[in-house]
Amino acid sequence: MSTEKPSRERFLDAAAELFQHRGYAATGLNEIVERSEAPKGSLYFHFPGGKEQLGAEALNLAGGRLAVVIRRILEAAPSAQAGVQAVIEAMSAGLQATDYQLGCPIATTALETSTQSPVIRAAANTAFESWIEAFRERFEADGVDTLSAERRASFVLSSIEGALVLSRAAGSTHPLELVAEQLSLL
Amino acid sequence: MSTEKPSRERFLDAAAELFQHRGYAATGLNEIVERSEAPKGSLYFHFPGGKEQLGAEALNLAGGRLAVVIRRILEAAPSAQAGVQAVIEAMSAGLQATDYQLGCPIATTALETSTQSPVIRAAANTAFESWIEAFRERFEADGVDTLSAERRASFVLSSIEGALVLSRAAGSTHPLELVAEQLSLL
Amino acid sequence: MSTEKPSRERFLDAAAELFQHRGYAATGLNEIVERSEAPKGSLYFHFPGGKEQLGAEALNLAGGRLAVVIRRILEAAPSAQAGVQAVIEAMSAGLQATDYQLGCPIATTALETSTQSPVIRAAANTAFESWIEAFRERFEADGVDTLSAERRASFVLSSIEGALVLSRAAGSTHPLELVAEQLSLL
Amino acid sequence: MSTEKPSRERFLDAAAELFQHRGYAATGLNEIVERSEAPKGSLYFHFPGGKEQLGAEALNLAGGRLAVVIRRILEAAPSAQAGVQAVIEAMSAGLQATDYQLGCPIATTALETSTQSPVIRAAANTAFESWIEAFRERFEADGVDTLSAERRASFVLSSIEGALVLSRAAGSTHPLELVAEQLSLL
DNA sequence: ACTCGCGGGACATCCCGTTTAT
DNA sequence: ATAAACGGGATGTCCCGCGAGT
Repeated sequence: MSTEKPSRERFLDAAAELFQHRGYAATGLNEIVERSEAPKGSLYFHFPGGKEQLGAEALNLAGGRLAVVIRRILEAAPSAQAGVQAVIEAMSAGLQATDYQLGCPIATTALETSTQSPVIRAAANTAFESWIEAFRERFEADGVDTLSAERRASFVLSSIEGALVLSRAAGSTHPLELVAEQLSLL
Repeated sequence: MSTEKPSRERFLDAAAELFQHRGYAATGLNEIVERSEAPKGSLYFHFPGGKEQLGAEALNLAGGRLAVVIRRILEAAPSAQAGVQAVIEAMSAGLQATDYQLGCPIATTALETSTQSPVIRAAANTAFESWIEAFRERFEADGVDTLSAERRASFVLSSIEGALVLSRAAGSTHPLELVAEQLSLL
Repeated sequence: MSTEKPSRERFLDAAAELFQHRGYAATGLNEIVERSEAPKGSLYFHFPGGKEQLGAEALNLAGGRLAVVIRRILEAAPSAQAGVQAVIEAMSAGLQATDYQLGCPIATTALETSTQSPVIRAAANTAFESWIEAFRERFEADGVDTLSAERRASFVLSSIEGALVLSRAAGSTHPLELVAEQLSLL
Repeated sequence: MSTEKPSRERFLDAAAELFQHRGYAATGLNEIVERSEAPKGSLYFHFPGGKEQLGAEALNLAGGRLAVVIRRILEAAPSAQAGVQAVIEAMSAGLQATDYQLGCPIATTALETSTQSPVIRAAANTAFESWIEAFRERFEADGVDTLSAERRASFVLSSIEGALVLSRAAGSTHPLELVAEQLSLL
């Protein structure tokens, strides 16, 4: 009939957003249903695996989205170095714009569930790997050999992820800026 | 007068352990009471602030404990460089020994609550700062000037924290090892 | 006009079985659909009356089947007395063969719904009456006058039904055996 | 403070009543809480075993109450025979007074749960045995030897239980009356 | 310092029945 | 006749926090 988004996507959108905001355990299915404005009865039709499936798919969604953003920024940059700086600046801007509420879209859920749900843990890992891959390809495009590129990419992501944790706790983008600065010295 | 640990500490020990394992929201007060083997009725006597106070104090406790460990490792090392490597190795060993269940004792709770509880967020920040301070002092002891030492310390902690996130998701210490490797190139 | 698809019967078979096992309220329509291996969408085509209609028809089905069995046993017996004993033995064997899970195919549903659904109550009553009728006819065939035969038949069924209740609760066929013994004294 | 019944008893009273009326599965815990007029939050304090524990204890309660009633009637009767007749008449009166809604206080729940909950099954069995015991003692008091008394008692209860099932389905006390009549012929 | 019980709301899950479109 | 999706309410369970009574 209409051009409205189908319920399944609405659920996932809402879930991804809320899991990023509040984390996995603290987000109620009711909240997700309300925010999605989709019919409650359809939740378990689309996600028979319940909250766990919703969590895993929400992580896939958020992971894919950020991968696209990272790729776009890296490709637009004149060098891998500059690209990394631009990515960090983008994350930093995102943090500030949301009052230090939104950092990594999946880290909270990943940490909460890594011990409890192999399914979600795997989804988180896939997302992290896709981001590393994006950095790796950009390093390679700059002439770095594959092995070094992979190592450097993982290191870059690690330091960014950690800085996001510290920045949220500090209520300041300072840790993120320091990471940008130190990474530029390599 | 007996040699038993007082209830208050038992609560905090149990809380620190469970918050690290399962996260803040997923941990019930009842679970904490059970594990603590302390009398249920006295929880709100010792912690009138409820779960939030318990969370903040548990983070203080865990933060202080890890600060001591980090300091000890750094002081025993021949150089700041070697000390950083030793700290990472210790974290890596801890991860493996617990089947990738226990990473940073406070990161999960910090991320979950940073948007919801200023009290806990502040406790988390204090812990992070104390660890940075430990690194900073070691760098200074090696002759690095105060400003550079502070920056480098923050960067080191960021990359370790991030690698712990990635390592738990990956079920592998590889990200942590890469951080150790890359940090040694500085 | 064509040969009816097996779907309808499959639903009824599954329903009869599950209602006997778990009872009416505890059995979900989804379970019935799953076990029937019939297309989910056609349940309400065949049974527009919903669960209630399904319950009533399942009772009719189960009631008719047991009536046939009882008749066959009674006819094969040399006397009404012997027939009653044989029927009880058959029920007893059924109980034991299923670990005291399957007693009367309709009693549970009958009790659960007698206050709530006149439709199902009527179906249950019809089934009980058909079994009484089977006993009555056998008594008459042995020369008992119609009125006495009816009374005796009802009494026989009552004591069997009650013994099935007690036997399931006891996890033993003892109550059933005692009924057989006492009935043989008449 | 007040002379009000404590919550625990209120829960059990409500549960016993509702399980008899509607059965186990069809009775919601919410209904029980509402009818009990006890605080909802205390339910799992008093019954940590949840619905199953509530079911088992409700059966114990109802079983004990009916045992007392049966004993009283049997003791007041001039003979065991007369006592049995009086018990049946009392049950019959109870059925009619409640529009054939209330038969045996535990049979429905017993049948529903015998396959699913050993705990409740055991409680039901205990109740049945206590009623048999009441009959047995009365038969013995009339001079019947222990073994015969036990057999007869079980038989009497079986036929009454079965007649209650049939009577509820029929919406008539006729089956019960026939049982009374036939039992008097022994 | 501790216990028992209150208080009511939220949790994830699954329910039965219906609608739309084939 | 069947499928996909809707619709919203009920399920049993457990939550966190607070009294009153030692």
